[in-house]
Amino acid sequence: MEYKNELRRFIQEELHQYLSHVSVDLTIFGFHDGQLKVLLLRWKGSDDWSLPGGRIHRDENLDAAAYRSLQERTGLREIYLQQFHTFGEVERYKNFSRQETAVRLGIPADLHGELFRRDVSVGYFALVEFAEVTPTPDRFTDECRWWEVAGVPPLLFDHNDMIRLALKTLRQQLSYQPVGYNLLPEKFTMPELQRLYETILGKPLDRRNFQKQMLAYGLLERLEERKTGGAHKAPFLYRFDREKYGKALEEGI
Amino acid sequence: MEYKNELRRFIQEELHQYLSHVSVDLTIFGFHDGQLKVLLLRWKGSDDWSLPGGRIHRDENLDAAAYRSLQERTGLREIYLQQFHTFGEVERYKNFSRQETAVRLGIPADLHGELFRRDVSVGYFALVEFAEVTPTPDRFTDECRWWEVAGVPPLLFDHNDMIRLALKTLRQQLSYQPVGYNLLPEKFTMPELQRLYETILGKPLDRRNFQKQMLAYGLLERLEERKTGGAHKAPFLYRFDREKYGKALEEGI
DNA sequence: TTCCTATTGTGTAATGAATACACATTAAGA
DNA sequence: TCTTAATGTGTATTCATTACACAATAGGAA
Repeated sequence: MEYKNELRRFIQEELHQYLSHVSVDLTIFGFHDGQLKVLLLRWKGSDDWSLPGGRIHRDENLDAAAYRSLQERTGLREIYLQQFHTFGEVERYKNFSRQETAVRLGIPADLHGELFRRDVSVGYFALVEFAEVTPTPDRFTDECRWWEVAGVPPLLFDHNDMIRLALKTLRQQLSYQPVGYNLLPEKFTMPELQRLYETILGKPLDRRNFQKQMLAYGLLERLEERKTGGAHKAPFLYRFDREKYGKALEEGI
Repeated sequence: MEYKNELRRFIQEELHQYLSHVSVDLTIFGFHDGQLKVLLLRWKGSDDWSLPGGRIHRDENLDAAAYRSLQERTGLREIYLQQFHTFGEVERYKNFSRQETAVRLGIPADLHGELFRRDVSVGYFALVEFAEVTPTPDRFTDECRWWEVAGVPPLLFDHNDMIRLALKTLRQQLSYQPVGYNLLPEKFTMPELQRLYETILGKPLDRRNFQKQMLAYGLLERLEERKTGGAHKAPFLYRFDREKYGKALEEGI
């Protein structure tokens, strides 16, 4: 009985003070023009940018909240999305202080307290095909567009850290998971795939060894077609074997 | 102005409904008797077990909450602790339903609604030295003790999943991070280290190749002493070079 | 005290993966 | 038609991983 009273007291008197806002934030990577890009939102009436994201609804799985956000911002479905870290520092204000952030977001002064209750954010990253995306702002933002990863400005909250960690995670995964299915068009050339890898890794790779390794994974199918229009020898087109690719994602390579 | 009103409406009317309970749950691994163990808690007046964990306080960093829990349950400080996944399914009840869980925990019926607001849990795992731990229950539990990982019973919530994923993460990390510093005593033998690796990986390793590889990492210092008392040839004692070990944890091996 | 046994200490050969590198081919443009 | 810059392909080298054998020794048995 003693215990039941303790439990009752805890639930009634203590539990509520631990309530937090939980949101998901998305680092959406795209690849275009030989550059790795990330999708950012500009807040209404300001020049401040942040990652897309949103609150998690009460009856919604965490992953579902991330998918919903992704779909709303890009129009895409069935995309590779992966949780990589949860950010729960008390002070998640890096480039701009809490006060400054509130002002920049145009939050009325009397609401600062409520808004800035403890906020925990679960970081996801996605790899999407640049050309398929229709960047769409949400109700708090004016603009949604791609930024080159290397040229991202100082963002609100700790979003620069998020992008950095997402990229680090992606780079590590490159060694034991395939990448490219959602980042490249259906049909692509070996040099295009190589440039994607080089961009993610941030270093040049040997053309011949790269091809050897990619083919050794057994996920690529070479088509009869070649890509014409370039100024030089026409490269073959490839596409991923979707089934094998999915399996490699699950089991590693 | 339109935007400010929208923002005000959102903060005042919508935001509160997204509030969640955020907790941390710990998978604390220990190594003893050639077996990998995990620390579990038994709830008061029941036979039900769960992982240790706790609420994150309003002014507390996420990592700090995990460290606090770890310290309270084990008495240890300065331990390797790592976030590995955040669990945010709406229904995190696996072996026992939500209703059943409430009954088993002895939660008064009128409080079920409040307690079972959306709960997001950030999973951490820790590697600790078995002999140094003083297992300590918390105020809701009667007993805190080690269980062999392979013999863990059906736990409350999704805690079996957590242990499974923690172990999977640990296994993967074994290939690019050193392990052992906090799981073994200060001085240990090569066979002891090997048994630790074999236990985590769940497969036998070649004794000679194992030694070669461990020494190649350059993190071990061989002492003059040997471990006597065993029935056979006395093995050398080793210890980790703490500085190099920490560096390898950061940068990988 | 001596012998036996299980375990430790060490090194080398074989295999496979990653890396370094060279030359022939070809589409577009001059 | 020729030039250019890129693509297609194969081989030698290096490095890491794996497979495997024999000498040394502490404790326990005889």
